[in-house]
Amino acid sequence: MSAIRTARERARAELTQEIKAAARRQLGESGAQGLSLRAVARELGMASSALYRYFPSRDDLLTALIIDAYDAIGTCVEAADRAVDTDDFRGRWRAFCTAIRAWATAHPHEYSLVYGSPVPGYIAPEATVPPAARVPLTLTGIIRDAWQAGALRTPPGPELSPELTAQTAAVAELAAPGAPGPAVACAMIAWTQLFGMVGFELYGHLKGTMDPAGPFFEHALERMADLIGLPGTPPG
Amino acid sequence: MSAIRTARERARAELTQEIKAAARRQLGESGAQGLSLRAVARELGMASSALYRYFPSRDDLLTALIIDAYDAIGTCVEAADRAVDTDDFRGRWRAFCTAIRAWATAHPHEYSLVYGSPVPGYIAPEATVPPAARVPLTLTGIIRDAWQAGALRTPPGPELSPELTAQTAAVAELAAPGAPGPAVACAMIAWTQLFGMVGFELYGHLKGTMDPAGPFFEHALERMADLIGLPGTPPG
DNA sequence: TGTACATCAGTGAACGCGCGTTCACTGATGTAC
DNA sequence: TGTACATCAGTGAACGCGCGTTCACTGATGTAC
Repeated sequence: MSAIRTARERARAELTQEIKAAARRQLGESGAQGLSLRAVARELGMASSALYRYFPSRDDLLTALIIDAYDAIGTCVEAADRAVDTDDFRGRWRAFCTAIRAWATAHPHEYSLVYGSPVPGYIAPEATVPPAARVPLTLTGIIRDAWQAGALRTPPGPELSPELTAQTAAVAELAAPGAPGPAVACAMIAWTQLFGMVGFELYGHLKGTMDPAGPFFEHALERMADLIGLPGTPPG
Repeated sequence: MSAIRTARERARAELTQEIKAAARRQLGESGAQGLSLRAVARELGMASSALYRYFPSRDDLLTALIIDAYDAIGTCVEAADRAVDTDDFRGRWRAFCTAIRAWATAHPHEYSLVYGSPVPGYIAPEATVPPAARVPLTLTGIIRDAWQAGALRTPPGPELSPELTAQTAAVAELAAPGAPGPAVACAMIAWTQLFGMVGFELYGHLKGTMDPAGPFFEHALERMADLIGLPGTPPG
């Protein structure tokens, strides 16, 4: 009764991984939409019908890849966050951003799979939600800790509208209890800025202007930390 | 010798538009990668081979759609910018953001075509560059005018690194002569924030948090205007 | 204005390809006695 | 420990489909004299 019991089960687990690995490799060549069971089977030297012992359909394989991708970037970001002093909130934000960009650059096709345009006709099942939440939860964890430590100094801004007040309050309640609405709003601005910037870099929209994007990235990261109100490098 | 001379030429121009319109409709169902000449021909009730009188290949049709999309969003944003007082720089920024979001929401598949993940195997030809530049040029136009009017009050931030100084100077030189590097950098941060936010809304990453996204959008827009240093609503 | 010719739009069959999925099967691995 | 049976992995053929592109063709439109 060990975790992996029989030879059959071991082989099954291994081959499942190999199938996903081959599929992942193919994402780069043909994209999520072009992902082909037959091509995967060909790469693995087996009959295409054999794959149906492992995944009931093409879309299920795609779902597995999506979950794996969310888990991979989630694990990566969580590890980066843990590697920094819990009290160094700006450092954690830097680590968060840097981890996202590094992972996206290293795995552009898996990044596109989860953060790029959706695959037409494919509807992600509920099972993708928890892995997808790991990245935003890491971010709100930083905000929560900074708030609880009394270190959050979000610069004043316009008042939030009633709807936005309600939305930020709901987010705060389940992720950063007590954190003020404006700070949560700023965190979400920074969050979208980060992914906008990374996507633009990846998809070539910074070509000819902020290219290479490293310096711009570093600068934006600090400006967003200032916006959120994370302590550290003074904003002046 | 009129602009459109013969009946043949008129028919050709019309059918070219109809082909692109049908192809555009199909983007929604099957995405850019799934765009099929045969399906377009079917929708138009003609033989698939007939399309080759209009576009030499599937990729050329795709290129035409991409150029059209960039031109459509460019035209839309330019019109929105012109509709506001030239001296109302914050108003122009608001109009810019709102136009982008409205267009993206109204044409999600064309938006994805140009701002989403790239189509595997497709390489955009040089001809897409000028239409693609219309949107960023509209933004830099606002920055340029605000700077020339002496109205740009970019809040102090950390110094730019030498590389970023060079990059922002190069951007300023061809789009907003004389504008200070930090202001240009802030404009690019705001630019990427805007597209990150719009993309996240469109692709469902704001579901369950900032959903509906309108209030968050309005707020982010003002915070970014503050970041750039556009005059108007005081940031406090 | 009328005729002869050139140009062009559109057809339909064909080539050669790839796809997801099903199904009856063989043979190896695992289980119960 | 050995045997009989059940489970499961993997095969290969087949179904029915769609794709981009080419090609020889017909017939309509446009042009030059």
